[in-house]
Amino acid sequence: MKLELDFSSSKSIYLQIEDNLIKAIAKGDLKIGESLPSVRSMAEDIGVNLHTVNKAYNELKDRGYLNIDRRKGAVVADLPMKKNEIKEKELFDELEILISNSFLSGIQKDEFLKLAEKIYNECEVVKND
Amino acid sequence: MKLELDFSSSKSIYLQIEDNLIKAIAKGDLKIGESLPSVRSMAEDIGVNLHTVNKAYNELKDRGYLNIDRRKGAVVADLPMKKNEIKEKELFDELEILISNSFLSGIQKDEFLKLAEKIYNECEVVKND
Amino acid sequence: MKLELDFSSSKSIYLQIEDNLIKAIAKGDLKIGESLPSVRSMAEDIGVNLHTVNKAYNELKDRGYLNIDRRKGAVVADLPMKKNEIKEKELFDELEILISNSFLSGIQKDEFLKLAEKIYNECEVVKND
Amino acid sequence: MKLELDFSSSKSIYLQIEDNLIKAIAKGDLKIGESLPSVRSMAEDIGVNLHTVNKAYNELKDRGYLNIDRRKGAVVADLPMKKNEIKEKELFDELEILISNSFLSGIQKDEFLKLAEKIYNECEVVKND
DNA sequence: GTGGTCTAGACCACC
DNA sequence: GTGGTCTAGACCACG
Repeated sequence: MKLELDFSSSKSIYLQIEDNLIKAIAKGDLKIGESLPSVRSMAEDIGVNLHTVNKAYNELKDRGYLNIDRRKGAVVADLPMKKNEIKEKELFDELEILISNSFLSGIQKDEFLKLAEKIYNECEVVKND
Repeated sequence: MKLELDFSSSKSIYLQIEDNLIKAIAKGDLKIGESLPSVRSMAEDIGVNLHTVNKAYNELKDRGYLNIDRRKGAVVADLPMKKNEIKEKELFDELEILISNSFLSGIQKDEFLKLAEKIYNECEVVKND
Repeated sequence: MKLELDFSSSKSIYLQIEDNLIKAIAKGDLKIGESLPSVRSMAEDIGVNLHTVNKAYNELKDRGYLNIDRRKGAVVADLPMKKNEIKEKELFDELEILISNSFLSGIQKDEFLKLAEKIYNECEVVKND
Repeated sequence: MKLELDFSSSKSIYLQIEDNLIKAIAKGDLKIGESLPSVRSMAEDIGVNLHTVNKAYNELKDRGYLNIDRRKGAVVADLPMKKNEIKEKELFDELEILISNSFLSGIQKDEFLKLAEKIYNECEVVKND
């Protein structure tokens, strides 16, 4: 587990941990059923307090991405991949803001769409896992 | 100016105001040179503190989206649309996270791309403005 | 806000706080839109750390019972009262265990049902609020 | 003995085992005098540690539901069914919380009472055993 | 050794 | 003033 963290970012550390893990799960770097490092070991690994890691794990559990198994610690959940109207709305709102910013930053539509497709393709590998 | 604000969101109010304004500029609902409501009137309008609106306006000024004019107040700037490597990297990182989340939420690639294109097309109208 | 807490209970404090608040909401002692004490003041009030109260508030927020409003602090949410299959299943499982225990403790069916009805009636008052 | 266990539940395994056994006793699936599987075989069966099963058996013994017999192992006790004020208070407190949650989850009184009666009826069969 | 809970004390962003 | 985040250190229940 290599995580990319930016301690000087305005984004909180536990959210960065979540983002890293979500990307890893989506890309298949973390497979369903795979165990994550214990909160303590990951905390030591990345040099933060264990509560910070714990918060990230627990939020991911609440979102259905992890199970906290009493015997094996945190493991990647069998993903529901079921659509959720509310979640979908939130994501689309985010996308709208992201695109508005991209557009105003001079990023062309084609460039954006091509990149989005590329990222999505990297995800799709996981489904066959 | 109709703003969508969610006071129980974890996103801060001033950032929500910025998001709203950026979307409006990108979509052309706010045209270049157009004046925004005064800080005071907008604050009253949406029921928030003066400082909150002020902070949003100032951040948008710093990002080059608004000019603060002594007489006309805040007006939409002549947008540079010039590419910024750092900004671009940030946006792409955000996109990666957004897509990972979308993928894990069961949103299909085609659906995502189609929506992204639709949103982008709504933006492109402005360029001819 | 008077809370009944048992510090020697095996049930964790933050869960006891949640239970107290849920009962208060269900009974209408806390009305929709009503503000709760700040985490700090409640923590001081009941003599626990603010993080303990914070955890309770946040869990109730996640469960949809509270909104954390940036301006007003924690307020009782407009309750959805919408049925949730999963939640319902959990509650019924709990009921099954509770009744099994009651039965084996010699509590008669009629006694149990009468009490349940009485408790439920106290809740129903809220709906007309 | 088929047990329903959820290893990613926040409820500890030994308590889940107890719950399962109590339900089985209350429903008459386990009859008075009947032997339970040995600690070892049950542990193997459900894939948990010996100590875990042992703890559940011992707690049930302490609560008067099981007798630990040197030769026959754990057998279902001749149930006292005598009322215990303290226990009764605890159960009623639990019921109050359960009903508050049910009510706020949109479960109607009649639905709840009907289900409670149904569960209780399934228990009453045992009394004639 | 694992996560869960609680305390104490600190700083920060926001309103 | 509010909640949000992070640290540090402690104890406990569980498996």
